[in-house]
Amino acid sequence: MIRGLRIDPTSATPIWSQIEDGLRRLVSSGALEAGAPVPSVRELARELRINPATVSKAYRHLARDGVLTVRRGDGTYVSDTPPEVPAAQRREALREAADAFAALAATLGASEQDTRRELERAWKAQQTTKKVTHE
Amino acid sequence: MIRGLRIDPTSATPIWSQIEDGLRRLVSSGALEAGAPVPSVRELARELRINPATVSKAYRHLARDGVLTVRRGDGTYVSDTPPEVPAAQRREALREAADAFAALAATLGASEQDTRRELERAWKAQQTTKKVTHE
DNA sequence: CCCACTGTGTTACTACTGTGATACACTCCC
DNA sequence: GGGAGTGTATCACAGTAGTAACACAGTGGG
Repeated sequence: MIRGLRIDPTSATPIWSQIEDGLRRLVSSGALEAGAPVPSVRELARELRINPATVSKAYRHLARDGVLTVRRGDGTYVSDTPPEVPAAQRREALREAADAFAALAATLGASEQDTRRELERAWKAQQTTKKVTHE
Repeated sequence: MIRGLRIDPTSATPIWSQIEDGLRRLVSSGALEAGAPVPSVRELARELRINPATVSKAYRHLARDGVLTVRRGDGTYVSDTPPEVPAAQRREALREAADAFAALAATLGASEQDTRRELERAWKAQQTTKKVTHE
């Protein structure tokens, strides 16, 4: 249902944290517009094969940060005015992600050329999935 | 002391897991040679402002996987023959990392050019840090 | 020689957190 | 008002990490 939200249940990172990160990205990227409904805790829980309470925890975290608006008994929605991430902070996030990716690639023994090529492939693959909006 | 091992105590990812990942990379990248001693649990714990038992847990995990050799009462060392990761698996890991990086960059609103440039910068920065081996 | 000392990793014990199953509370709509 | 949807609280169990005490290996002074 919700596109671009991938969870790794084997990861040591808590599931609720993965959900929080993923949803935060979807909102800040505009994939989820202001006021748009997000999946119900049960629906997302069923889709990800996890527990509703776990999804609820992620939603509560995001609500506390003003990203989502939880209406008990009704549903959960993207806030009307989701907090903007400052450009400097986004730049920093990109920087850190690039550092991490480069470090990983290097330890995997990949050359700079390999790494760059892999990034290009990933970028293209992403563009194509963007157009396919159904599951 | 040990270079290139960064821990984020605020991350939801368990500390022992962060240590494990970091050390695994340092070994597979050659930054820590076979047979080389790694910091004692107390030393690394003090350095990272965490608990010796937490470091011990990471060491035990790595010992179970043949990356480290623990000699109780003596110390912990990189295995004489650290396990090699199959090429196919490394390629898959690189692929997944590239996907994740591209996805993050896109949601941050970065252009492909920005992303590529950031990767180049990160790659260069990494090469330089490699030469600085002291604390 | 041997035993205390110092360094090593490890094991309870504890408090807290993550996750699942279940039951509860709220809102909408017919 | 009842039913079907929503989010949430409660309980149980496993995992994380801190504190403190434990067990092992090497070393040096008696």
